[in-house]
Amino acid sequence: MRKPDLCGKNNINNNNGSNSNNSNGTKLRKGLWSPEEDEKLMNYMVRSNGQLGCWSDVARNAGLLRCGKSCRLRWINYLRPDLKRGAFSPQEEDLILHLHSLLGNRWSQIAARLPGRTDNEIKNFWNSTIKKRLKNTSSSSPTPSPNASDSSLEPLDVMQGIMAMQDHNNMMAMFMNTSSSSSAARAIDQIPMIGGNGYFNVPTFMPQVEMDGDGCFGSNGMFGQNGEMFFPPLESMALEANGENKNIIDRNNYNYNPLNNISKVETMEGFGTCFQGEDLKVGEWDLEELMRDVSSFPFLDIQGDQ
DNA sequence: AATTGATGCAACCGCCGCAGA
DNA sequence: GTCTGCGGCGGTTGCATCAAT
Repeated sequence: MRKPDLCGKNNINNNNGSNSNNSNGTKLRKGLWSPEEDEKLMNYMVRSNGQLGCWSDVARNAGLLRCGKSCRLRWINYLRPDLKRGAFSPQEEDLILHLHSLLGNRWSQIAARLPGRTDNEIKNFWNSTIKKRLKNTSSSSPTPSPNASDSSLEPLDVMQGIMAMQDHNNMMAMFMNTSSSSSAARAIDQIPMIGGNGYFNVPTFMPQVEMDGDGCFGSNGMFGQNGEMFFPPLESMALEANGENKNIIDRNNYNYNPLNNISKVETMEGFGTCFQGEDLKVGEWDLEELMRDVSSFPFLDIQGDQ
């Protein structure tokens, strides 16, 4: 027996202002979250220790009169312990610009490269600060961007001094010649992320692993025995410690799984070999080309100890 | 002090893809 | 094969705050 979709279009009562009904006929709250609701959700997430079930269950079990979707959003965008607060650093701004020139409005993919930042946060930042700034500075450049969905903007022009046009065009050509699910798209997933200190680095919780014949972790990345570069899954990288964060939840006892984006640190054991999987190899297209471009950022030290 | 416009941010909406019944 | 629940995503909206007048 399926549960009704309380948040989506199937919920006929979800458009009546500030409340909608759940399957029990009780009103579901909408709008801003109260501190009490935040506390309930946070407490439940801590108590559940990763055994959450679906978000609808989270809402119900936490005693919240919210739909699961709302709980998920609140957790991801506000309550998540690894969130970074405060203004974007210049390095982060540059990286957002760069990634947006590559990915367009794929905010979630951009956010995946900025630990502690959410897609919503980056989207808002782009739509307010950067968009406005670009409009003020790009009036002299008519060249359209091949990837940016907002035609009123000119990311490529903004990227002057950040990336070489030729390299960028080469990369875009590679993009245009591949399907969305192609290796190129996967390769974009391998773009290194900026660390909390503004440099690409290995998460602080990641154990130092000696070269074991299959690969190793360097201080600036991970390299296979043949020099391939590997990067950890995004959800793992997102746990990178941020010195500014005074987390409520002890990272060592908390989960970061596909459901709640937190997985036990213990799952990082054996990291040295688990990144040898086919899914993470990007050698079939010109990774070197891509990385040369990305590494043009002065704050992205991804050269490693090759 | 009151009003108005701009801005930033949190949250919602609608759509899509996936997986299970 | 179809239907439905669910998670995820990008676009959009609504509201609180702030600055200018």
